[in-house]
Amino acid sequence: MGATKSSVFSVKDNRIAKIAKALGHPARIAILNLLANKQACVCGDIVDELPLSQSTVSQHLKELKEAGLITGEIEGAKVCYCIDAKEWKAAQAVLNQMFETYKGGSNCC
Amino acid sequence: MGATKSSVFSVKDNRIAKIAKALGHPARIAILNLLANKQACVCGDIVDELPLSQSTVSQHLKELKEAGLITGEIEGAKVCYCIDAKEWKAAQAVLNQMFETYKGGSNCC
DNA sequence: TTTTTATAACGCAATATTACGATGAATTTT
DNA sequence: AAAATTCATCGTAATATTGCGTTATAAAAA
Repeated sequence: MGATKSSVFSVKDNRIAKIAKALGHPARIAILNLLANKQACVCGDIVDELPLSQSTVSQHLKELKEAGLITGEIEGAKVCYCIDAKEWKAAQAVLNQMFETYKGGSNCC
Repeated sequence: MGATKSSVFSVKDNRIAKIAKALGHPARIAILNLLANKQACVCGDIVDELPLSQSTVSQHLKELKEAGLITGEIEGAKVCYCIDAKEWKAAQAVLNQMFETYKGGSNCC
């Protein structure tokens, strides 16, 4: 095997996992930090800021885009990446909701 | 390659990524839901609840444990898994902090 | 038009992950 | 003590991810 049995879990669990997975690499966290803090939503500047090759950065951007967390708009020869505000908040909400299902009761061990 | 260049990123980014990575699989989300909702903090019951083999579930539990999100106490022949309340809240806080660095300004595209 | 710049896409190599059956160690149960 | 339970670990197979060099494409600059 090696492939995740997605179909066996709930849509919600898959959604949460998908978002978390996209956040599960330090390079992508670094990229999101740049996009979040930067006044501009850079693009190739990201490559300059990170110690990774252009192709590697491009791939991480692709994954963030596929997870819906960012968007990329073509501007001439450049591409402008931005955090997708709507999806960003939705992701935060979904994760928080997950965390909140645990009402730290001492119902345990 | 194939190995993540962890040393190249900040401790914080690595920490966020580690937590997110642990949450990046639907089976682990399902397990956490069980632990969060369940009155008891089950163990082998998890295997009964999920359509995965015992060894696979055991491995997911191991990863959640390594990420610090849960603890496992041996109780005779059984093992009792629980959400680690402290780490759980810390994880939530770290992720929220990450999300909050983006002040949805329309500084973009 | 040629050249430069900016990105995406392709393909490869190294690792990592997912999943499972089988085995093993500890613990109850009989 | 023998058998059954409970769980971790090992080994293996399939697939995914990470990272990079290289190539392809498109726009801007010369």
